[in-house]
Amino acid sequence: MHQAFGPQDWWPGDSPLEIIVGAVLTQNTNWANVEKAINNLKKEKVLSLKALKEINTNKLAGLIRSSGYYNIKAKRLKNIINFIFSEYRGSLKKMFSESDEELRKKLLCVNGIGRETADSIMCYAAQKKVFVVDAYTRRIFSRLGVCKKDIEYDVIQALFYKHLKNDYQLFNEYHALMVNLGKNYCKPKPLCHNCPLKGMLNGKCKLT
DNA sequence: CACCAGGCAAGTA
DNA sequence: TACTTGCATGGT
Repeated sequence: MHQAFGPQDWWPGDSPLEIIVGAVLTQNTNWANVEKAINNLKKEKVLSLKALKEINTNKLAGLIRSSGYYNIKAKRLKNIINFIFSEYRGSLKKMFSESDEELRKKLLCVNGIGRETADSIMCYAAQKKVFVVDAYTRRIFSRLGVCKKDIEYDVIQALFYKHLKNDYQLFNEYHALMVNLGKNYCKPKPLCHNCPLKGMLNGKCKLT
């Protein structure tokens, strides 16, 4: 994938907070719609811990409208912001200095933060050695015949931890590359458009 | 028009 | 545990 697509330089976001916000907004949502929402937050000067803590939830929902599920996502953003203040006095630095296990456990207790969102925050905002699993990961590896398509999150994640070197850059890049591959060449309805990996997988691309 | 997008929680059995 | 449903916009 790296040979075909090159380095991905993830996450697309200028700050840890922007990455956290993006991780919530992109839940089951196209990234292009998320970017519009994030641009609105920037334009309104509300992409900061303090401003997000103070903004009215309905007003926030209006600003993130383009990302879909805006009412529920506005609440979820409030939940994670409140968590950062109540648990870490509003310091991301404190939050990121928690141990991996503690932080993941606590994030999963926040309503609206599930495993993928928690792991995305851990890997891409906190730069911890965490491998993110998403719908593309399951689709790609089940099409390759490695696992069933509805394999549980923690089970497929364990496969990566078992078989990959425990390396931050590798985890970071591997997930980003799978999103690229999935988006462009491994759709739900198999459609073959010249996947660049053709010929690399023992001569056969089984992804489409 | 149908389908899809970097999920999650809450309800039911 | 194993389903099912609601949440919603915007691009193809």
